[in-house]
Amino acid sequence: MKSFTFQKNERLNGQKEIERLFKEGKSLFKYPFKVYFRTPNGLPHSRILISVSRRNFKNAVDRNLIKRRIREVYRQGEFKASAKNYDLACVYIAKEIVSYNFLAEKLNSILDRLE
RNA sequence: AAUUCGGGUGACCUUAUCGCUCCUUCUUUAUUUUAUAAAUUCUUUAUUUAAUAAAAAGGGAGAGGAAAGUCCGGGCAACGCAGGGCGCCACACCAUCAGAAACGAUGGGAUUGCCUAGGCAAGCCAGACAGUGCCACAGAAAAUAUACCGCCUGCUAUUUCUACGAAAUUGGCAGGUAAGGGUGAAAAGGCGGGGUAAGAGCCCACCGCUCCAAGGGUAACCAAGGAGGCACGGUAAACCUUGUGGGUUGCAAGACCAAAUAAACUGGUGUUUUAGGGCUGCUCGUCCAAGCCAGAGGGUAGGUUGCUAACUCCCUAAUGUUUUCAUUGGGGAAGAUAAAUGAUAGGGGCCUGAAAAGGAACAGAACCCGGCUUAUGAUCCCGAAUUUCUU
Repeated sequence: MKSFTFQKNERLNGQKEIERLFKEGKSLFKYPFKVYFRTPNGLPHSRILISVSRRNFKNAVDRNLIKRRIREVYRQGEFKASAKNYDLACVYIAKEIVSYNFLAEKLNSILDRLE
């Protein structure tokens, strides 16, 4: 049974964890994302962090919309269901808001390359 | 009627699927705990009480009028504080109203700007005879005025003539002059007349200015009228002076719990095998002590709390009352933390359009409340301007 939940422990938080990911992790770039990843993270599941730069989107409303869409794509995607233990940081690079379907296609193709 | 501008109003509804945060009900599990009973011997088991955590299921709630800017004020918190002085910061026309308070609201006055000339708009509206400073460039001169050009007078040189004199041209020297030119943001009251060698408030009229002031107004302030020939540049967002007010820092405040690690501390150990050193050359003893074990304290990561209460708002009932409004009772109003309040797909209303189709602003709580400022599509209301039509 596939689970679409997105619990608190599936989010990456804590200053040390994040610093370690950006310092030691590898990165992949594919428009409109830059993904940092690190494995294994010592947990039975993956964790993710979503970042949208304030430089590109001045209004908090726009940043919230993009973060919510990315989160939905991740939540419903195949990657989360597969029992991998990656730490991910998904940084949104583009300077305009793109549709949900476009986001879904791109993000899933990136996550496929991780395997 | 249309368009534009200004002010207010306003802040779409709904279905399905999958999710997030908080609260709550119930069930199960785990841990701790209360009581009882039994076995056994000082623990175990069973039932039971309560608490906490996790999981499953059901129910409920879940962004704004500005949540924004962080410009004011207050609550709250920590630190500081006998009293006084200096300094620093903020504010500065008047009245009324509301308020816990403030730079709030309404109306008025003065100033400045604009034009249809009696309205509209604006805000760094205490003081420039308390003092010190500054005023670029240009210009002769920028504040105890000043003479570049010009104007006028005298002397002198020169020229001409009707020749011991007169007139004129061009120079020089001495003096008068702020009318005119030119510079500038600003040139020492303006403009007209008289006057004068030429000029000058030197004199006069009008305007302005200064002083006095009937009277009006709660007040700011306005002001009939009178007097004075006139002394007075700007800058206080330069320092400064006067008056009033102000402790400092903000929830990343503060309180509590508390891994790992390092150093210091306390206790033990420190041996017939286990460092090393002092008393002492050796042995014993004793003291110090590396190391090891345990502990306590402060406290980092992390977590809990502060935290959603009310001087607020909405709904509702009762009483008083002229609708308004006031008082009291009841109910309701997010609480996240690398930060939830959503994503996707459809349907319906609204606007544009013949239809197809397209459009819907500004914008996301971060301790709370009040005010201010700024942003804002459609609808509706009010006001102003312009254009067109009708009468």
